[in-house]
Amino acid sequence: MTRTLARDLSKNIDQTVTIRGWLHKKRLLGGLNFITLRDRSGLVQTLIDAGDELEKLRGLQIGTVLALTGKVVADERAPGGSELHEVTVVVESAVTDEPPIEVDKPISHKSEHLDTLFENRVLNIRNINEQKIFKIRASLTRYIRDFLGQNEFIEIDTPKLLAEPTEGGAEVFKLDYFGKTATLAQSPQFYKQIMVGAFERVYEIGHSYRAEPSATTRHLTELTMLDIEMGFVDSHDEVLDMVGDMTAYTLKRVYEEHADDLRTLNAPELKLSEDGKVPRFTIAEIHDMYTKATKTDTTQEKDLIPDEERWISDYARKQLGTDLVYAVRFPIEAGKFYHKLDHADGTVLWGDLLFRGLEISTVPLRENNYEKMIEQMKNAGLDVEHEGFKYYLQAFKYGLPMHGGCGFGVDRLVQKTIGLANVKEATLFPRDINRLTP
RNA sequence: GGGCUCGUAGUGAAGUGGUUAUCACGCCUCCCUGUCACGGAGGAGAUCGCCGGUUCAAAUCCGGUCGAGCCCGCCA
Repeated sequence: MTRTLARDLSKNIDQTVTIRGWLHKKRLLGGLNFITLRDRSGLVQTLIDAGDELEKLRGLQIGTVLALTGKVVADERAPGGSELHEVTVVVESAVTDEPPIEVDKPISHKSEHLDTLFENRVLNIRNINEQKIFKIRASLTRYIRDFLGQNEFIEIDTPKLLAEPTEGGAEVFKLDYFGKTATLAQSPQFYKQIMVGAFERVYEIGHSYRAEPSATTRHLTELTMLDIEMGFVDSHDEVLDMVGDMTAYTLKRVYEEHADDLRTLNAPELKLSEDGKVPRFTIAEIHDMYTKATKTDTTQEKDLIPDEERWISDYARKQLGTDLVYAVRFPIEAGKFYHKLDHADGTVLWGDLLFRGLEISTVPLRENNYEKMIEQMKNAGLDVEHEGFKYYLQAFKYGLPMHGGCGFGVDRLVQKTIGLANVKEATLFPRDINRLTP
């Protein structure tokens, strides 16, 4: 008999159907017994009288894989308005050991319980509420791909095993590679810029690896990055607009599609500005505003401190009615050799996209002129003859248009969309400074 | 890397020097024909993270160690 899914039960009233799934809940009342089965589409309640069919379940634990064949009966007392009667039970995969956690109840996400959460991830991901997080995550990346595809961006995949670190910034992982030392990519930075020389507009959703010893609620050692690069741009604003539009589009669509799930997960209400644009403040402006408001002097900082990120986001939500805000024009000493610098202004054309108090994306404009690149690399104390720059610089030497893009933290986007306290909660199997399993 | 906090049945908690370490959920046995956090009766399950010290006596106080969490730094 063909399989019927839980969500289709009501379409088969008075028919005999077979549902297959996991034993989710037993409520044994004596002569009358309720068995709840879970499949990928939801739950089905089945009614089993005391007798041989019920005895088949004796000693079997939650999680047992069952096929239940029976007659669909409409009954307003049943959850969803219908249930299965006169059931024949087939045990497809028996579970006899008691599971370490209770799958049918909400799983604690309190910070002091996160270790238990991840230690039991294999089972708690069977919890229906827990699954909502990752269905929302899947939709976020689906709508990102949707937006970028509509705007003629080509999806690429670049290597994560690299010869040696050249980009600078984050610490990299090193590993043995047939007797040589290889490193894990901290970002697709060089490759996506190279690919501008071919496709103009490219993006990648992939893993990046950071060996920073950061123990915070916003850091992972293995993270999922959305990297975008766009050629033939005329201004930094054009890149900021594109990334802002993409983020607003994605959030709007996900809030429509997952309205119920987001409500049950206690996600904040989505606020975006009327014109769809993301407001911009310079780093200097934010330092001034924050220093005046809190009496904590941050005017000498080159980057925003975490509390400033939260403060300006709070300001944008309350005063401007938007969950998204840009912090732009970092001091020139914060820039890297591949950034477009504005020497007249003493700033680098680089913006941070903040979402509900957290930096979710960096959005810089790149230097595309070969001679200026060489000059900026020398100013940064880099060896332009280094083997690690050879292929990267070829792209510039043989013609790159002005371009810009972003490195966008997908895990952080998921975290803040739902309102999770820790980025790890938005990750199936998080990797941090002391977790490599499961 | 620095600071602070926390480790008690499978899970979540109570217990701040004194008999046999308490409760809820889960698990096992029995009763129960409309449950949906079902209800009722009974039962099993913990060398109180580990090592050492103080004390007549330590889950409780002290030191160390291991593990976890949060903030800061680094970083994105």
